[in-house]
Amino acid sequence: MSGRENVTAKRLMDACETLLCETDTLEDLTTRRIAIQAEATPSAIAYHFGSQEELITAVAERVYRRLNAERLSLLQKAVDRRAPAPADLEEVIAALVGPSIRWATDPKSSYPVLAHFTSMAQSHRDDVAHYRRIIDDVEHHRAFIPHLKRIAPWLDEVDIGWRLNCALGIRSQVTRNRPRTALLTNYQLDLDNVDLVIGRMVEVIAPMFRR
Amino acid sequence: MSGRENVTAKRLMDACETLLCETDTLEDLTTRRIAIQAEATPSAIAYHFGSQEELITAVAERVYRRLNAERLSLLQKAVDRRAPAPADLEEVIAALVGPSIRWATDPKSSYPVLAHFTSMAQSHRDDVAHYRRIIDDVEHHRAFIPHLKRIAPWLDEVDIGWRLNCALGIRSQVTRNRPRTALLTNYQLDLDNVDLVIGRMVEVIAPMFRR
DNA sequence: TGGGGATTTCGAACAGCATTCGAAATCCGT
DNA sequence: ACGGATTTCGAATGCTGTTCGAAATCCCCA
Repeated sequence: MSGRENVTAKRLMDACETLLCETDTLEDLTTRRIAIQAEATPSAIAYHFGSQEELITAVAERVYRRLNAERLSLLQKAVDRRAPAPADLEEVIAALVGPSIRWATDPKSSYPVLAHFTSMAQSHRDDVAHYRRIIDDVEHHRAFIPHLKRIAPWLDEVDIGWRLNCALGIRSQVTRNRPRTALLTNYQLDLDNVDLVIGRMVEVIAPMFRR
Repeated sequence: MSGRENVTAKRLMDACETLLCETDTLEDLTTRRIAIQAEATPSAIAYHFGSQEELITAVAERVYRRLNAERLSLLQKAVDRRAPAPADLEEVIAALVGPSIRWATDPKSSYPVLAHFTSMAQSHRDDVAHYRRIIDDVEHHRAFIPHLKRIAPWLDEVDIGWRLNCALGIRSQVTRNRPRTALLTNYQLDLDNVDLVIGRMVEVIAPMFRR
């Protein structure tokens, strides 16, 4: 069971990812619809993944990995550019929030998968352990801590972690609460202008790490 | 239809609120369970509210109103204390984030209702209009804008709105992603210490509104 | 090339869900 | 005490995710 190199298993994941991007509401994503899109049967989902939930989790994990890779690559670039001196603060922040902003704006990206997944994980937080592995997969976020610490050595690790967490909150708000963001800024900010939004975020987050 | 002064309608709302606070996962909240708790039948939900979703929405709106009242009352107090001079920035921020933090920490509060509701609204965002009335009910958040503008007159309204939005993002992160917050701060922050957490938030948000 | 055990697919069935609807019951002003 | 409006109820409908045994397929080895 749960062979991921199987052909139909992969087709199920692809179908699930496609549907997760297409449908607005999670409850329209039924096992039967996924099965039809993948030219399989609902039983195949149970056989390969155990349940629909675990299929979605597997898909989310796959997408999440892509996003993380992009994020960490940007961080590495920022670090390398100034090494051995500390990285540029604004560049590090842009690496932290940039990919999410870009994905959330790009209609062709699989960002909706992550949006749906996190909201699903919020609703079904019984088997917490399984979800947290992905959602609280803060390992790659932790990668930012040492570099931020070099930039702001007067802050201790708790301070850095706290500020990092706050930055993530701002990122979530902008990517997942677009209408609210638009409304509060009186629709006078072009939220589709990725660089402008990232700049605005840097402008707010950077001071947290300055004296 | 949809009479809210009816006895069983009120009992249904109370039962729903109770269950929303008790159950961890939203899918355990079924019409039958609500009906049983309210000593009624599932049909009663349809009759009085139209659907389970609308019942939950009504309950959330009721809870939301209580939270808003607390928030605006604190804002008013902060304003009155310094009037006619501009209010104290840190006090205004504490009014903005304090009630949520307090509710999220208090196990007897109805905060879980709001957590469940917002995550439900994220999953079912087809009839956007109905949800936004509550979620993007930014009217009461807008109330903070003129006071923040007086405190930081060098910022234009868009800047203020943007920063306010960022502050709300930080608040959501802390109240709704506790495990992540705990992990990033290495479990060295007592997240049950309300005043300490509010202080930490003020410490991060206040600089956004300073020169 | 053919046989046979393991892997994979399928279809039918099950329990649970939200919601609908017509009939019963209750309420309440006259 | 009557009678229309409001409210409650129970059965039925169509959907859901999942289970399970049987069929089909694959693939290694003789």
